[in-house]
Amino acid sequence: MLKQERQQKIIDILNDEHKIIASDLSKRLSVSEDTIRRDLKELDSQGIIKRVHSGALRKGPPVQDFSTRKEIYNETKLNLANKALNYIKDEMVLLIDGGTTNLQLVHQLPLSLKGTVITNSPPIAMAFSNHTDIEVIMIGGTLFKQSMVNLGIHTYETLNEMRADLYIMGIYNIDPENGISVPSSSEALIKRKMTSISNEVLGMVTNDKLDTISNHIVCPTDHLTYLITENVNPDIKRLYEKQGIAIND
Amino acid sequence: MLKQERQQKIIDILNDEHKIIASDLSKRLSVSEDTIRRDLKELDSQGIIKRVHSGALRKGPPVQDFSTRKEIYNETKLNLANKALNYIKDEMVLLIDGGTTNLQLVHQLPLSLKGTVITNSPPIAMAFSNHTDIEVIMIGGTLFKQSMVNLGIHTYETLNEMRADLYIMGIYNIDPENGISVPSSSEALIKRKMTSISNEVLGMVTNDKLDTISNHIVCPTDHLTYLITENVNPDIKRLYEKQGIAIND
DNA sequence: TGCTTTTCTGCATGTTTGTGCCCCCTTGTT
DNA sequence: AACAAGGGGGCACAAACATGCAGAAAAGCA
Repeated sequence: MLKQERQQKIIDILNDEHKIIASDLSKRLSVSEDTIRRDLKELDSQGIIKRVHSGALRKGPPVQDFSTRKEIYNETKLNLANKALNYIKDEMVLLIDGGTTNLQLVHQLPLSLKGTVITNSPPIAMAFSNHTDIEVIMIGGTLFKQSMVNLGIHTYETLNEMRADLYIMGIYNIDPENGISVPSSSEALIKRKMTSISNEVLGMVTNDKLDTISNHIVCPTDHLTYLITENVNPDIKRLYEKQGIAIND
Repeated sequence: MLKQERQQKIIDILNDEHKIIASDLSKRLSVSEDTIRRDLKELDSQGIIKRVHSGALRKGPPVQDFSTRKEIYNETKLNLANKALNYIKDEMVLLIDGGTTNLQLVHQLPLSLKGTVITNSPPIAMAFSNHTDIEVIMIGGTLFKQSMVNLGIHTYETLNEMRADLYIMGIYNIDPENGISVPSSSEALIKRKMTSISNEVLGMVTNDKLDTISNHIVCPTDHLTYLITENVNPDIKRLYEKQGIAIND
């Protein structure tokens, strides 16, 4: 694995998990702790992360702290969310999984929106507390604290009984050839299931993730109905269009 | 747990509770009192907190924060939570439903606690995000936004498959003659079910609720194994004791 | 393709940091 | 004044770290 690639991976992990421990990273990325330390040192000097003894912290507040939710604000994600709003109509049955991008989207939804939301993510569910005309159905399971979603056999089986109009998928990694991938197998399983019970699937990605892969493949990109992003490299855009995926609105 | 992370947590706790006792922090964060003292000393020298004998105080007014946190905090509830801690041991299967008192209790649980937690409340589930040795199982259902718990037939049926050692019940109303009651029938149903699948039941109530009734009866008071409260009117206490309920620790 | 230069990585070394424990002094309480 | 609880400082140990070095991998170049 290239150094640059590895460092991008570290940033991605840190975006999801708000803290990382050098020794853990060493195992996850299969390099020595020395290398990880050098990476962290470098990323810190670039001001991207905050280096601390035994690991590093993300700059900015943790995501799961709900009271600080305003601060997960991010210009790009906000733009994506606003584009996605066009596909969400009253009386839909929405299936929404976890991730900060999805959380951002939910916060942009009009309070007057009517419909049903199915989710396996406690933070997403709570974000609807003020939407009086939305019925929220939570899918239970074993809480996967890293990304704050419920997973496991129970989640899978409950999903079997459900159908949705639109699945709003939180995407970690996507690549035109290999498809959508995530770092954990149990998450991949649930996402795949969610895709299969939904009529349409909508994904949002920042352009820097448009050609990244992770360990576990969820599905090919052509399972997506909509892929929302911005400032796409034309080459990559062409690759996606070859698969019949309309990029952007 | 990283040092920086721990210190941030101390600051957060202090924002909620305006004063902290070193020995309490030691238990909650599962580190020695020496370490806590060093943390407090450090934070004080940075001017972030005010160190005092046996603990620390918040400097200045609380950070403005619209969240429900401040509403949660309450001296009495904190005391109740601390008493309840005595009944919670490692390796237990805990069943916890919603309510601010329960949330308060969860915040007091030592980070090193091991075991399993079953809950139908998203905020309770999320409150365990830092407890690395606790497996959280969320029970799904229809989100009842008023009290942020999942309810309904799906919740009921999932509970059928579960067993717990101790059920920590959030109590709205209790009365020695009429028993425990809540304002909604679906909540009553679920609470009753939870009682039936648990070996022991623990309730916490502030003394002003000790003789109040609501529309829907959950169960008689003698379904409780422990009832924790404080400053009880002796007359009322006698009424409870007549039913075989030990009041206070 | 083959060669050189540069960058990157893992290991070995000695150093620093973080934490718990202990002793003994200080503070607050009764 | 007596006594318990809290606190300072030193010690010890483990984990994390910086550094130098040598071999491997990548990049540049002919």
